[in-house]
Amino acid sequence: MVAVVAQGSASAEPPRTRRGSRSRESIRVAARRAFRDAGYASARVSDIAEDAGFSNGAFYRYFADKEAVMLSLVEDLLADAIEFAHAPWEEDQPAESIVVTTERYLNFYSANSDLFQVLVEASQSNARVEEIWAKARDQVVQRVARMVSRAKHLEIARGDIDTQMAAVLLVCMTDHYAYLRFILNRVPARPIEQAARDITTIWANGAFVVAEG
Amino acid sequence: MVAVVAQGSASAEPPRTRRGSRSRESIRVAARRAFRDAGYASARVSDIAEDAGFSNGAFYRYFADKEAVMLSLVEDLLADAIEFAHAPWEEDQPAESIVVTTERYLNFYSANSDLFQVLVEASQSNARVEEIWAKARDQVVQRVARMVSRAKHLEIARGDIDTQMAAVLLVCMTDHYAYLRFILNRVPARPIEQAARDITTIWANGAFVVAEG
Amino acid sequence: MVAVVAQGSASAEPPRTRRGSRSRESIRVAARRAFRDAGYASARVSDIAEDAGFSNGAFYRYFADKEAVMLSLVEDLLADAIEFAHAPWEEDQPAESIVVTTERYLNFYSANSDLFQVLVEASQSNARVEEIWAKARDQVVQRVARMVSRAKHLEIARGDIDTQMAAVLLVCMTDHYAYLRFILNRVPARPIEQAARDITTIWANGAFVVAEG
Amino acid sequence: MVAVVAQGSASAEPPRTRRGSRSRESIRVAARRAFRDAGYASARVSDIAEDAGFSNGAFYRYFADKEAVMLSLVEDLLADAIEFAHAPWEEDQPAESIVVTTERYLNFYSANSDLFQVLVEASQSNARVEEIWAKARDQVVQRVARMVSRAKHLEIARGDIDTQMAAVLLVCMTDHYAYLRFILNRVPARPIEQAARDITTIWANGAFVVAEG
DNA sequence: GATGAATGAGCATTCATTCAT
DNA sequence: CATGAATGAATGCTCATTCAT
Repeated sequence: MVAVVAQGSASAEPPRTRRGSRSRESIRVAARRAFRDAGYASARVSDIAEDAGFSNGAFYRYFADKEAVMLSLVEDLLADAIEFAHAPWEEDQPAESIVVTTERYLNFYSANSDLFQVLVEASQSNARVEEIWAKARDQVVQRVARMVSRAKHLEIARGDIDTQMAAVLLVCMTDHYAYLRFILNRVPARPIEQAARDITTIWANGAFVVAEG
Repeated sequence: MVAVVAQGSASAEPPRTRRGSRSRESIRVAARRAFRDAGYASARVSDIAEDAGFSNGAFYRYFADKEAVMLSLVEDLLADAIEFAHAPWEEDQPAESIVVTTERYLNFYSANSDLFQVLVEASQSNARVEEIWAKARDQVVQRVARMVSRAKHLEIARGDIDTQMAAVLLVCMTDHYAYLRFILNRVPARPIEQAARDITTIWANGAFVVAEG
Repeated sequence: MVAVVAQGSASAEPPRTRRGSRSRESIRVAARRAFRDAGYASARVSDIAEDAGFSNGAFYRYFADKEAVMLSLVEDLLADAIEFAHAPWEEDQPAESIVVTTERYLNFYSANSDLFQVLVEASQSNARVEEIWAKARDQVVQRVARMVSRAKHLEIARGDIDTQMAAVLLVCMTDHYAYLRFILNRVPARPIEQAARDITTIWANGAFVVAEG
Repeated sequence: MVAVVAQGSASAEPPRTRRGSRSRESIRVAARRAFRDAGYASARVSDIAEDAGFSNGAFYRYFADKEAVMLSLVEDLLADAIEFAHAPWEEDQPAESIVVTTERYLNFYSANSDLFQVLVEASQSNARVEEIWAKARDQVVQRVARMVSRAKHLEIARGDIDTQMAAVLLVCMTDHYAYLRFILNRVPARPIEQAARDITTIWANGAFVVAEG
């Protein structure tokens, strides 16, 4: 006796055939487009299905519901973001490492701003999204924090600053800048390379001249 | 002949009597509560009306729809935020001025985090909200930019940094930190006074020790 | 013990003062305007009150509801129509009498087409209106029928035609022509005097040449 | 890849399957019934759906709204009316042709008086309905006018009468008679065949004896 | 008399989801 | 696998009418 799964039920079993995989992928693509065009909240399952070339009901063979596609997209996005932005960090030149990572991240954000917008929007109403986003953020924060910690030992970083806080603030600055820039288009469009450098400079050295003495 | 105005509908006329003003205010209060509890998108007009102790229809005497109350709340929030955080800036001690303003802002944000959450959520789907938020942000950015500009002349600020960008980044850092802290509770809860100082220090002096020359 | 009437209740007692009469009249005028602009069904009591320069509630001092004003207007309209169109009928020149009456009626219809439109619209949903309209129509039909009857005795009218039917058809023709012309504007605008003559000619003598014999 | 169309909403797509066609039709039938029983304005979409044996939402798969079903019914009604009443016209016996057409029209009106009532009611508030009705009317008027014109050439019709006006008046008389008779029941119920003959006689030959000499 | 605040019933419409074919 | 028909819950909004002041 084989276990029988209810037809089209909320189980959304993974597709078994190659054709099935292609179908699932085309739904993901269509969903991304629909979210971009209408926003996550307003996009309708029927829009997605239609755009993917399927009937209404077919959607449910591949995803339990709209949330499921969104999660699938957003999870990949965050995983890719972390992988893409990752760069080996030079112990003795932490600032330079940050420039590189930041630039990569901004590029990635720019290229995927539609999904980042979904991420931001969905995180408002969807605790699961907020959580995986928090996890991803934390991963980055911890990485930066470790770097700062090492820099402190090397006496490259100031000793009077809270490590966690410093890391958090770098992430805040970068993430919110990316949001204002690539999603809202509310800040001047500096060259990304330059923006990355600015962020790093501000964070690492500050906007002000150091009082000598 | 006294000019008389038609009944409710989408007009949302101002109340004529003191009783009306009180009613309008209690609807605002109820809306704020409802948005906090259910989120802006999910809150129902009927919840608001009921919570305010009114029938469904009474709501529409004072606000055209849910969006209208929300806008009313959010506009006040931003106006208050700017007013509240405002502090005279000392020409020669710009950093100290920023600490004060930042601390005030964080305190204000903390006290009104429920409304800030509404602001963030609504700005995702409501262009009007996004816009007034952008305007408010810009006001602050410009204020910071002017200060940086002066500091450059006094040679307190580094000359090799873009004024606008520096200002934007301070705002990004502060705003996103406040969001992570008071709305998402995703960062450690430092004392607000300390957090303000951290933000200012990072932004003004950087996380790293200046290589001496 | 004096009978006490509930305040502003559905009784709509007649106004006692001159000022009251003026107020009532201005509401009637405003109602007519509102019905013309929005149609009877869509016109709102608040529109009427506002237009008349009163508050919402004041309306109910003068009329029980929207239907009551409408009935008041429509009753007057029909009474006026009959009175206005009335003309002494010459025994021996019935056709000429009809021309005169028809012309008067068309002129009256033209001058009051807004109210006739209300009459038509309201009669669809309001049995009372339909009924008083029917009564008015019947009055006219009977008058015409009496004339036809006399004409038959004088052998001016054909004997092979049903008196009632002939009368009804004259009224049908006139009324519907007026409707198409003054309300719908769907027929060419002949001079009213000419139109009255046409109607009478067709009805009295027919469109065709009589086969002689 | 099969083209797939999105779900319902205000699109009212045609049914794809036979089952769908049947459903659509039963909704039309139910709508007609509902309009008859409650009037167009008062009939509720939910009444229609329920009467058709469907859930509320099913209605919207086939019609955008109440107006759409109504239009669908009314358009068919007018098309059918014109087709049904059409009869070949004998050049030399125009009156006889009119009798036949009129009788057919009255029979059709009688059999569909419920829909004609909807037509009349809806035309009061719905410009689209008024327009298609006007078009249908005009078609008939033009047909009659052509006939009158020919009759004038044959000197069967009087030369001193306006062709358009004569045609319009025949239509006015017939249409309004049908309305008073089959919808309002306000005129005596002559046999339809007789009524058609009366209308034609009055219109063609007049109610009066022709003054000889 | 007059005001305007408050009531509350009433209905259309959307859309995620299921299921018969 | 795929279709598309059907479900049905959920809620915003209007406006005639009442009534406290």
